[in-house]
Amino acid sequence: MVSLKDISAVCGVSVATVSKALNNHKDIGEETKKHIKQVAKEMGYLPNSAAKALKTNRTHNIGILFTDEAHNGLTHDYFASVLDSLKQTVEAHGYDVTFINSSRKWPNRMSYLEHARYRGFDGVVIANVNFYDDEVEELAGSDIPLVTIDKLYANRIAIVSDNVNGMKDLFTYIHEMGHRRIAYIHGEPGPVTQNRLTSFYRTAEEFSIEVPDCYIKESAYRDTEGAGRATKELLKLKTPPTCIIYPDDFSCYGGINVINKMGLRIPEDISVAGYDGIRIGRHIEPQLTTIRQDTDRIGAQAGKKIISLIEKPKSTVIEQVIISGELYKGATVGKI
Amino acid sequence: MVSLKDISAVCGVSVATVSKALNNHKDIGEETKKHIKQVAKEMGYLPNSAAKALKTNRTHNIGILFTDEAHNGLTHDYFASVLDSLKQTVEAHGYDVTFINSSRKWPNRMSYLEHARYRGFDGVVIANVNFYDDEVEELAGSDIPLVTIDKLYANRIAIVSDNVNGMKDLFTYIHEMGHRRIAYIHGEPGPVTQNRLTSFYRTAEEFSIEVPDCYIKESAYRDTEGAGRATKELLKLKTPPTCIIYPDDFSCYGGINVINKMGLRIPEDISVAGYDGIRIGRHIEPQLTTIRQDTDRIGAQAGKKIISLIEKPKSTVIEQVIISGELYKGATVGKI
DNA sequence: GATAATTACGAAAACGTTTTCATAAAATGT
DNA sequence: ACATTTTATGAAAACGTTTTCGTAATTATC
Repeated sequence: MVSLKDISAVCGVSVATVSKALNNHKDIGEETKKHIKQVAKEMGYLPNSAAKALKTNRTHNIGILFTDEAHNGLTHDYFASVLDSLKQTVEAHGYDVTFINSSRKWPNRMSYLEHARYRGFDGVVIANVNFYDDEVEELAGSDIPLVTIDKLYANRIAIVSDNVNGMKDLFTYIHEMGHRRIAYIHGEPGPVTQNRLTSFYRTAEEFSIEVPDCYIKESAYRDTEGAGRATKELLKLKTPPTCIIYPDDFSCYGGINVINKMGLRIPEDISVAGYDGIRIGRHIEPQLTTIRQDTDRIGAQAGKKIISLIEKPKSTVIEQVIISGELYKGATVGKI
Repeated sequence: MVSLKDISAVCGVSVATVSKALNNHKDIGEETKKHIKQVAKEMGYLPNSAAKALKTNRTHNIGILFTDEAHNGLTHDYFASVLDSLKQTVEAHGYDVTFINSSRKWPNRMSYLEHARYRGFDGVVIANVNFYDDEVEELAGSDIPLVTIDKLYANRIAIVSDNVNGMKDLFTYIHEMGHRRIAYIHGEPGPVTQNRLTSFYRTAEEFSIEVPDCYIKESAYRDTEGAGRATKELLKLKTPPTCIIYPDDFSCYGGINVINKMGLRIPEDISVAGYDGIRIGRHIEPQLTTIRQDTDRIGAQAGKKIISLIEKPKSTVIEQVIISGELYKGATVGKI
């Protein structure tokens, strides 16, 4: 590996001069600068990120925490898309993305925070984690520049999908289609579920629709089995709902299966709606009625914010950025 | 940040001793060792990865190249699963995973190889790239420890899904179900397509089945539209096939849509089969008949191999590891 | 009890940068 | 012609480690 020293030898100048020339400092003569750059290129010089980091305390590396206890992290459509977009955004600014090791197996493993410090990440983005994990809290409570997705922490920037208006729009549309008996199978507790559920009730109230308790069920996100069971229970009620909202598109398919097996037709006999807007949903008939979360913007905003936080901490406003989703009408909610 | 120096000050020993103690060198007294470790823990000491890397030329960081020109990288079920498994494997051994920046936007961007050197990755894993990219070739031709997935390079370890036997098993099953007019819509050219296509023809020959040229179509992977068009063309033939094999599960749904729209039933009127074994395929009725690629093992093997290559380069055998898939019978291929 | 072997530790150099400060040379002003 | 400012460069320290080699003290050997 060719280093500054090698270049300095060839050019007959000091390493200091080479360093400054390559970094475009103004106190190096144009001539020398050009020459040094030329030689550096010819010799195939590459900076050493470790040395750079050691000296400057900046790594140009962003840690991302993406736990997948249920082996769900990367294969989770929503988060994979967000990560993809985040990655593109920060990479366009010269930052790299490194996963914060979430392995529980490594013997001398560090906590998330320790790991982030060890690697010297300039900033950290948290997504799709068990927010009630002590280590996550520790990380969120540290002094590392940090952006979270879909979860708020005190004095931290959060990019959140607008679950409140999303659910409201969905409900409103369903209502417009004439439905009055609307059930909601919600996901496990957490900030996302909380917002959707609250919005669900509030919107129902606005339309003066009463929602019997038995219309509200819980089934884990992306659990098709659970969604199927809940669907069965709902349909067995004396007055079953005419439309069921699911925790997400994936589990919606669990419901659809059960419905099909019972010999009911969608949307003639029963309507269903998902949440997320996963890609496949628009490619299978009938197209899913759902709220398409804007993963592109969520990821891009998270990227912009973390970089801003790193590069101009003073002028970066700590806020909660709400990204609205979009109703996709599909064909699984029918007119009544 | 507390450093070795701080600890040495507190313990009244030299930094050399502290370093050795923490790294368990045998030439430090048990007493001292214990004491130093104790103090280090109390002071919240964390090693500085940059300094370590600078000195040792080892980063414990693995670069992964995962281009997604079509915005397809992370949201690609197959590769996302492989990456997930890879990540888990290497993390369990104390390695981190960093994406090799694939942004074309960054002004002074480096080539993949340059980037890998700049970051000092101990090893690199390549997946899902445009293999004909010059930069990929450059990387593959370098001296960096490297493992590729689903693509062979000279003198490089490759983990490849067994597309030959996969296609053979799939074809055989379809044949067993009584089909004799079998069409294949294959993906864009590349090693994977090549293997499947060859295997398709060879297996057909074994069963003495002639495949008219018009039964072979091309449509990009994961392109539902294209698959739909190809399906339409196939079904318009004077003697249409009784079964269609698709590039992958995703595009299979594109075909299914068209078939449904034409008023045909699956599998009574026409059979279809995918490839990959994406999760949703088992959760939507009718369940997809497909070859489930063993992403868990592919990722794990890639992880094991790259670590082995890094840690014991001499004794690591350079080979092509073939991971067999599994026929998932589903319900989209019917008996004839 | 002298010599040899072992054990425990430290001094210092090195890894490849960046940055501060000093200084020599050139340009400018009078 | 001299003083002053500007411009271009370099020496050296520092970042936090690891590692080699030296050495003093202890233990073993005969």
